[in-house]
Amino acid sequence: MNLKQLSAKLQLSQTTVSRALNDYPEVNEATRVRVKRAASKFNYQPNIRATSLATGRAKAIGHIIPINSSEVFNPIFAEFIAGASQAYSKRGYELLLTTTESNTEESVYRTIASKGSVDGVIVHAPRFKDSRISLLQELNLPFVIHGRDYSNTGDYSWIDINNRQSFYQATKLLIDLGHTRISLINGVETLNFARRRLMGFTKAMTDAQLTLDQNILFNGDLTEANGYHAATKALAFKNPPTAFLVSSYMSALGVRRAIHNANLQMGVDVSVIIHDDELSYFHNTGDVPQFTATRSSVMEAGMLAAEMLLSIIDKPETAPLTKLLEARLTIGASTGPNRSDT
Amino acid sequence: MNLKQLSAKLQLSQTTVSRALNDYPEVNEATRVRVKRAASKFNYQPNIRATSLATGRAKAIGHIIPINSSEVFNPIFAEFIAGASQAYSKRGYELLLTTTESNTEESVYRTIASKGSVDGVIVHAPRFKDSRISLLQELNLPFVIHGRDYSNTGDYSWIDINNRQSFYQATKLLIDLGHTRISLINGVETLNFARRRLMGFTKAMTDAQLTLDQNILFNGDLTEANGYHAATKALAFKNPPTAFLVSSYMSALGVRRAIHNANLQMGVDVSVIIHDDELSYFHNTGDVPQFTATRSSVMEAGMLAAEMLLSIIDKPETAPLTKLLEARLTIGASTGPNRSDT
DNA sequence: GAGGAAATTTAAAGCGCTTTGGATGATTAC
DNA sequence: GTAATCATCCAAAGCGCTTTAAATTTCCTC
Repeated sequence: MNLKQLSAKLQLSQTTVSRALNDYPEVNEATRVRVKRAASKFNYQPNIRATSLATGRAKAIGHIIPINSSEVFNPIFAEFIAGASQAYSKRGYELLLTTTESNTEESVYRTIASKGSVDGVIVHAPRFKDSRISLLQELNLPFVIHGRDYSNTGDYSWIDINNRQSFYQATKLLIDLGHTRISLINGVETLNFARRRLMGFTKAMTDAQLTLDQNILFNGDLTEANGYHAATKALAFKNPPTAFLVSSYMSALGVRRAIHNANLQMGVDVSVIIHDDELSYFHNTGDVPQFTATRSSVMEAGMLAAEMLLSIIDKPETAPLTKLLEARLTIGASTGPNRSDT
Repeated sequence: MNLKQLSAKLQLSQTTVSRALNDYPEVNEATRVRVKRAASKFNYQPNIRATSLATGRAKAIGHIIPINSSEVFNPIFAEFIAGASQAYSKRGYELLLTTTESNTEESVYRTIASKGSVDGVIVHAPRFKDSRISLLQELNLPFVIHGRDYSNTGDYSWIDINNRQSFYQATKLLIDLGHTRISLINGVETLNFARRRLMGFTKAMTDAQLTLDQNILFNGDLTEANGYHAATKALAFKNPPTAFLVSSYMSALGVRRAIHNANLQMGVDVSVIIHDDELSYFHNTGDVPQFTATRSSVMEAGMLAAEMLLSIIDKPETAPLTKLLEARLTIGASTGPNRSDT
């Protein structure tokens, strides 16, 4: 059923039917009711391709997921996208998902822009100095970044958590518990969030006049395996850390495994604080959660990011919008006072 | 830059330019070269909405992800989709992602069909008796199911792993190792894969004349937390299981936690076999992998499913296509002979 | 070198929608 | 009673592409 057929059935022009359905004022209320009733009776849905061709708006948002050979598909992206998706459906937008390897990234953005398949994009996993920002500005495609560029605080919209502050607080808690040798198991170092977390960590350490030991600072994809390897290596030192600060629940599961393998008890012999993105499959819940954590729902961030982007598309003059989310520090079972002799 | 402008620049008709770009035969080779060169020079990309309006093909595939209040976003879906996405980009298709709660599911499918936003869909997480199959047949929308309907083996395309066989083999291995009390930690029972795995498990048990204890058969979302709770409960029985068969790596991490908490050693006191979807964030690798597992890459399944669907769209007469993937049983460190007295 | 076939190109219609620029009555104002 | 105003409705153009039908050019053949 298309517009033409529907309007034939109603003995009305396409114009009137279209206007009735889109709530334009210049149509009699009685006919509007009649039209809407017929539309739902015949389950008429305007063809979105035709609509978007006529209006020039794609009614779709693009998410371009970077995929390295190593980091394949981060569950954190997935959850963020699930959040965004809900915001889109509410507003009648579609979500276009593209994966890309880093070497083809720029051309993917260019293609998407010139094909006109989306009205805007969400940028995932911003790097230290991210060329995508200027690219998108050049392409004149509205966007919101999940995270920020580290070097460029300029004119663009973003949503981010306060990584620095969270990791500062978490580190300070560990220090207050008497820990002095703290291992940081962080994300890939080129990523912006990892830099900011390192900054918060470093600040707390130097504030307390503790020195950093590069040997127990780790960077890598936030997988279980990487967490395990890093923690195993750290614990094997003659002077092992008494505490770990871990950038994700997933790598923390690997850290937990390493601690158990070393015949140590988490929360007693070794303390652990994680950043908890509140992934639905790895949620750190319970009266006393397993891990002490800085928490922030990445799904909610996805929803907010989507809403921001849609509002920018509606009213470009309001851009840039920014939003900084604070993580909540929650005490769980994985932290305790330093019991080592040192 | 659009077709009109491009053809004006080339002093050719839109027809010829369009044909040149789409490799139609009725255009002089020299002009084709000239056109293509100009197209790439001006970075011309046909507007996909216009193209699809003209051709009647959306050049997009829909993935509709069911989201319960409990199960939010399964990393397995994510990885499957990442695989599919690669197949789509190769063929110039877009991937449309929609999330839906189960109560609005049917209307989401209907809407997608009548809006004409996609040429086909992939159906995720088929249930025991899944109404989506007949719905999609009625809507005349090509589809491929990741999994199968349990009750309906009829006329539709699917790709699935041999769940029954895998779990039969895994169970048999445990039995051969002397285990008689085996706990099954499975997915949500309405889902087809969980049924089939249960069947394989049951067959191996009854073949060996062992009785099933309903108290140590668990169903639920395949989260870490659920794995932990199930295993903790099972191990608390007066007569605890000596082995676990676990439907995912993620819940197995919870099982591992429960085993440690009970002061038992995995692979020595308690054996564990998992099904490993080879998720990139939770890959069970190494010379001797942590877990003994039945393995099958869900990302590869996504890629294959996508290719199947595209081929069905190209040549509808070849449907239905089906593909059964065998999982590989790999011995890891989590299994050993039964050492209990029973 | 004329006739016909083959190769190459083009004009124009059409995909399903929105939107501009009228039309057509009905209503109001004087 | 006529002009001006409103409320409704409609015909037709246009979004950017593909494709049909037709025109033009080139190439053979004898």
